[in-house]
Amino acid sequence: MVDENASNYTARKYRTPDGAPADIVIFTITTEILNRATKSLPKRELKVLLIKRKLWPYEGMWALPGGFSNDQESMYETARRELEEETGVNAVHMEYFNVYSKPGRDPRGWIISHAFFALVHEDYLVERKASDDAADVGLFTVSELGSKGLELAFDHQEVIGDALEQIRSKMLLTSIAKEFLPDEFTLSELYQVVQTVVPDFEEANFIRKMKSTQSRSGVLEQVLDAKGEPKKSNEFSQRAAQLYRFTGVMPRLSLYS
Amino acid sequence: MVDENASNYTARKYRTPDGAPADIVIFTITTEILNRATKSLPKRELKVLLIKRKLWPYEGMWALPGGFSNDQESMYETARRELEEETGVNAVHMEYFNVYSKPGRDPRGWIISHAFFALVHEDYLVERKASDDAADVGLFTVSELGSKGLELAFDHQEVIGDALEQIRSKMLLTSIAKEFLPDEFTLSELYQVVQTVVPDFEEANFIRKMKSTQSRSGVLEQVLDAKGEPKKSNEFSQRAAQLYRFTGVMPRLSLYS
DNA sequence: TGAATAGTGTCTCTGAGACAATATGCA
DNA sequence: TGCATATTGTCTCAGAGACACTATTCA
Repeated sequence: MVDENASNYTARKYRTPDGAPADIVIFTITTEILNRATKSLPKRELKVLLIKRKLWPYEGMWALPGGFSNDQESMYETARRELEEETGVNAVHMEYFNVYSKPGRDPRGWIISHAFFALVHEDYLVERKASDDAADVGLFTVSELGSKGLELAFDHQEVIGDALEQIRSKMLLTSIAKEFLPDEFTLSELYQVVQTVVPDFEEANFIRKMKSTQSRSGVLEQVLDAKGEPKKSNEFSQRAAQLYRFTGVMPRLSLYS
Repeated sequence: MVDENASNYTARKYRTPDGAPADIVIFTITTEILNRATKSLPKRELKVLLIKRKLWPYEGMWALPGGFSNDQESMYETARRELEEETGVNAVHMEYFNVYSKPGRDPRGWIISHAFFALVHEDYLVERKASDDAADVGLFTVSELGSKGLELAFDHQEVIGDALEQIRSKMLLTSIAKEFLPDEFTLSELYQVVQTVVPDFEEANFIRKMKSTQSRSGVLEQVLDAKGEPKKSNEFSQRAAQLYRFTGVMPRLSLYS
């Protein structure tokens, strides 16, 4: 209650919240090179970063990273700050997606939590894991965290479930797949990333469909090398595969067209 | 700070928020019957309900309806309560979409606002307008509220802009069009509603495309009458038009399929 | 040679897109 | 009769879907 014009303002005598934190669901995709007879695509898994709580409440349990907002920053800035503290990186994709405010959700009092999700390349998290208190940081697969899995602090199980729903939807409707890929990638890599996030996504003629530029309205483009020739990679295969990149063009999908 | 297990918990000595309100962007589509030579489609306009503030701050200015949450309810329940107070109805579509927390956004202090949008059929709002303090309730077209239009209290201009973006996206990706339509409607009505919300949506062969049930995967279905014959309406036209309804089926749209 | 990925060939059928033409029924 | 909406006819061409087939490279 700061403003000078507030002179006539009758202060509310109601209870006010005890805190407004931001919690962050940090997703990453781990890639594990397989030792096969010939070069092959890596094994990919979608994981969530959790930290082990050191304090009451839920001491010793796994929880989402997060922290309280202060009156000098927006909730988005709070989340950015916490994300940077946790991962050391700032320039990653992060979005707000929901608020959690059910009475009793936090034993410390009336605490309204604002949930974000972030998409981080695994390279950034490797450093974090290697730092001092590595035992208190964990990467968990989505299946480990399902309804029958590990029990989490607060309502964080629900939060992660909602976050998953969000990124599954966005994976198919936007180009967030690029957050998990290098700038240039093969269509098999892209297909693998989409399937890692949305397991029941299947598309028999995926490569062919993505190549027919006419229909895809230019979401992807072929990468050319310095000589203007199509640039290829044989990182994951014997036969070299064409490299692609996202153009930034986003078609407007619609039920009605 | 209520819980008994809090015995060891060191109370935070930081400032806490001064309030957590829910604000609601109530959209409706007004329909105006035109007096043409023959029966014709009505004129439709997308409007937002605002109320004139009676108290400091921003006294006398137009603002979104809303109010403070208390510690006995979730933010969603707060919004439902406010929506019912404002419109008298409860069973309408309402969704949470964003949080507004920029420092200084409210002269009363540190106040974090949670924004919802609701889609209400105009019939419900007619009653509200006809009630006692009608002068303090207004329906404004989206263009009146653009960046050059009426100045609103708080950051409500920005909130409405974000809400618009949301419902434009959802209008094309989900079946929220049904919130503005009767249970049974003609394809021209549907097309008009979509265009009212998303002005640059155009689809030359709209009717034909919607009829080809094979591709639309059954989002819509023809309404049949008691005898099993296709049910038609001539409310807006000389030649009777087939009635349709939403089935509830929602195809999964994707960039990659 | 076989493993593992990266494609192409070929076929059928549906739908998109454009636009003209016709249907309906009432003021 | 002409208006205003609703619908069908008629093209052509692109893409979807299925599945078999070929290409590439290396251990």
